This record gives sequence, C-alpha cells and structure tokens, in this order.
Amino acid sequence: MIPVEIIQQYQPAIIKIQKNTLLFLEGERAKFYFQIITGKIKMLNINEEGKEFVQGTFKEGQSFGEPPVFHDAPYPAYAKTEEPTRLYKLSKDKLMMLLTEHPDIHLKFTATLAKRLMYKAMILKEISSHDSQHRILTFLDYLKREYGQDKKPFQVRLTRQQISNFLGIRVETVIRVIKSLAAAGEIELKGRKIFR
Amino acid sequence: MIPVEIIQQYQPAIIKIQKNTLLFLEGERAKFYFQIITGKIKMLNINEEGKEFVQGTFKEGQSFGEPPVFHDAPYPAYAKTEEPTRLYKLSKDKLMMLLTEHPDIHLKFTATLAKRLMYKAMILKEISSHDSQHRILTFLDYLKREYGQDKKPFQVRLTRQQISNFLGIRVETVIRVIKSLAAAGEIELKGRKIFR
DNA sequence: CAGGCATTATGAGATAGGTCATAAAATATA
DNA sequence: TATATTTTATGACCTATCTCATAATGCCTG
Repeated sequence: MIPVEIIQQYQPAIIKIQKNTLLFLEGERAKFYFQIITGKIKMLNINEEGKEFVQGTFKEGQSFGEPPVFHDAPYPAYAKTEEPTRLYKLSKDKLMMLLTEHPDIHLKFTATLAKRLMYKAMILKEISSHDSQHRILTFLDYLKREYGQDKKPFQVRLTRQQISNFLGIRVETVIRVIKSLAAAGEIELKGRKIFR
Repeated sequence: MIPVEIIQQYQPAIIKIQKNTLLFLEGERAKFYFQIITGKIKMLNINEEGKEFVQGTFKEGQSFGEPPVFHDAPYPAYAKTEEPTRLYKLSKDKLMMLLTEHPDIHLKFTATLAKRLMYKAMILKEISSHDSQHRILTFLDYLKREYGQDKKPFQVRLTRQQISNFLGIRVETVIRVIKSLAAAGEIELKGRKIFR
C-alpha cells in the first residue's frame, strides 16, 4: 500500500515466512507495520472451542495489523501465512515519520482503514441480524462487488469452509444454505463451484 | 476531534437538530464530515423486521460517518440524534485540505479510525462465536476499560434494551443472562443497576 | 400529578442452526 | 501413484435463543 520506492527509503526489515506459520499472536503488543511483498496473510480469531473466525485476508501490496500500532495496543487477532510470504517490517516510529513526510500516502492509508471499517460495519450488521441465507448472500454480493466485474456471473473462489469462517456459521449450515439458495435461483452451481 | 480553533478556520456550516431526528440515511451518499459540538449521535442499522443494531454512539467533540466520505461511498448505517445536537459540517474537499495542512491532526484522525476498527474487530469476534454470556461479559468489560476507572466496580449506564441493540441479542435474552451472570457472581445488581 | 411510553420481568412454546457421526469426493503431498 | 488431508454431503438429534403474550415497574412530559 505504501509505494515500494518510498518504504525502502525507511530501511524496512524484510522477513520471509513459510506457509501456515503464525506471524503474531492475538494479545501480543503491536510494534511494527507489516506490508506484504509476496504471499498471503490471514488474520483470524480462534475461540475456546477451537473455531476460527476470519477478520480479513491480505495479499501482495497490502498492509495489515496497523490499527493496534497506532495505540500500542494488543493485536485483536492472529496473523497466519496462507502461502510462503515475504514482508516489509517497519517500526512504529519510522511509519509515523513516513506518514508525516508523505501526506498523500497518509491520505491513502487513512482511506484503506476507512474501507476496512465499512467492511466490518457491513459484516457486523449482517451477523447481528441472524439469518444465514441473508448473511451468505450479502457476503457473496460483497465479494462480487469487490472482485468481480459487473453483470457477468461471478465465481466465488472460496470453499464452503472458508465462507463459514468469514461469517461465523458452521460448515454444515453453509452447505445446506448454499443448496437452498441454488434451488431458489439466487446462485448457480456448476458442479461444486458457486456463481453469483 | 479536530480542534475547534482549526476546524473554524475552514468555515464549517453549523447545524442544529432536535432530539430523535435522522441526520442521514443508510445508503445515502456521504459528502460531509460531521463533528459534534454538543449532543449525542447514534449510528444504527435497522433490519427488515425493524430490529435495531447500534454501530456506535458519539458525543461532544467526536466525529462520525467519516469512512464513506473517503470513498464517496454510501453510508453503512443511519445517524440519529439521541439529544438535541449541534454539529460542524465540513465538505469533503475542505476536510482533505485540513488534514493535508495539519499532519498532526491527520495522525490523530487516523488513530481514531484505528481504534474504531479494533472495537469492531472485538465485537465481531464476540458476535461470531455465539454465546450470550460471553458476548455480554466481554462487552461490559470493554465498557469498563473504556469508561470506568480500574478496580472500582463500574456501573453500566446502559439499559438492557441498549445492550441488546449493541450486541444483536433480544432484550429478553439480555435480561435473563444478566440475571444468571449476577447469580454466578460475575456482575452485581443493585436494584436494576448493573455493576461490573 | 396523571397519563403515556419505555424498561424490566417471566412463562411457554417454536425453530433455526448447532452438534455429532459417518462417508464419499476432491485435492494435496510424499 | 499411493496416501493423507480437506472439503462436501447428509441424516438425526439437541438446545440456546427467539417469539409472543402478558404484566408490573419506573420514568418522562405536559
């Protein structure tokens, strides 16, 4: 998110992590800004019964886990690689310096947080008014808006398990709801692939 | 949140609204930055069955509804006065100018968004792992951390109805859970007042 | 002070979604 | 290619929470 040329002027550390590895833990103090060079990061909570809830996923060029850096607060979730990943790692001080010295980047940075806030507001609204049908459809529509091109049927490239983790609904329920949505004509199934 | 002396240099409009009035609607395009002079604003969703979900409440000095301003996106929720309210209203252009010309304010602004993002991440985690007991306790602890002083029993100045609206749980359930929490010694009841 | 509205309270019954078990299909990994 | 792991699938049962109804209590507002 911060242009490579610029972040490099602030001598970030570069870290390599293999697949399925924890980068930081929920509750850990946040001291660094992370930005992905290549790879994929998932931020997630795991509750007492071991069930996963995905707060967000991030890929090349994106940063994550910045909010607690602004407050020296603990991370609200784990960060885990989903693929081998290389990252820039920048100290809080340097990040602040960078943002102060580059107002345009700071504006984009703020816009990114704003966008995530809106995503969370949307999901929160959905999850609070429990109705799996509606939750799932709204989520699929969000994905389409975000990653698909208009009009064309959009292929949802998430497993039912992943949808379950994003919405806090059990897999079995997702499977059954997906079927009933297909029966109702809201989505289309080609084999197991989901189109909206 | 933006110091009064500074915001006034940008000639904000000043609006007065009476109690229980809608300032903007969910879905409406966001074109202004709002900051409360006096009064109280609640941002909320209302679902198909007319049930309320509170995204946040804001009082003197706080701003709200900024995220969609950064994207010319629709508001994700309604804004409603809970008391007679006076507001600064600043156009998007002026806000951007202000933030660019005052990097220190911009940093605080970003920190505010970051904090809200963390709040939402917390609530999301709680709501996703459904267990009313846990949800309510975590919420009360958040309130205590945020508004109470350490150690002392903290009085929760919210009605059971309001707790219900913040967490997306029915009132009756909140009432019953509050009782069982009191019985378990997790909270204390003095009359109807809740202490944690 | 009275009337009205919101909040708290409680019971009984309905149900969506969770839980658990079992298995086939698909995908990843060695 | 063989083996392990993950994903999808389905049935049967369970339970926390919602729903609906009814009422007492408390608190604004005129």
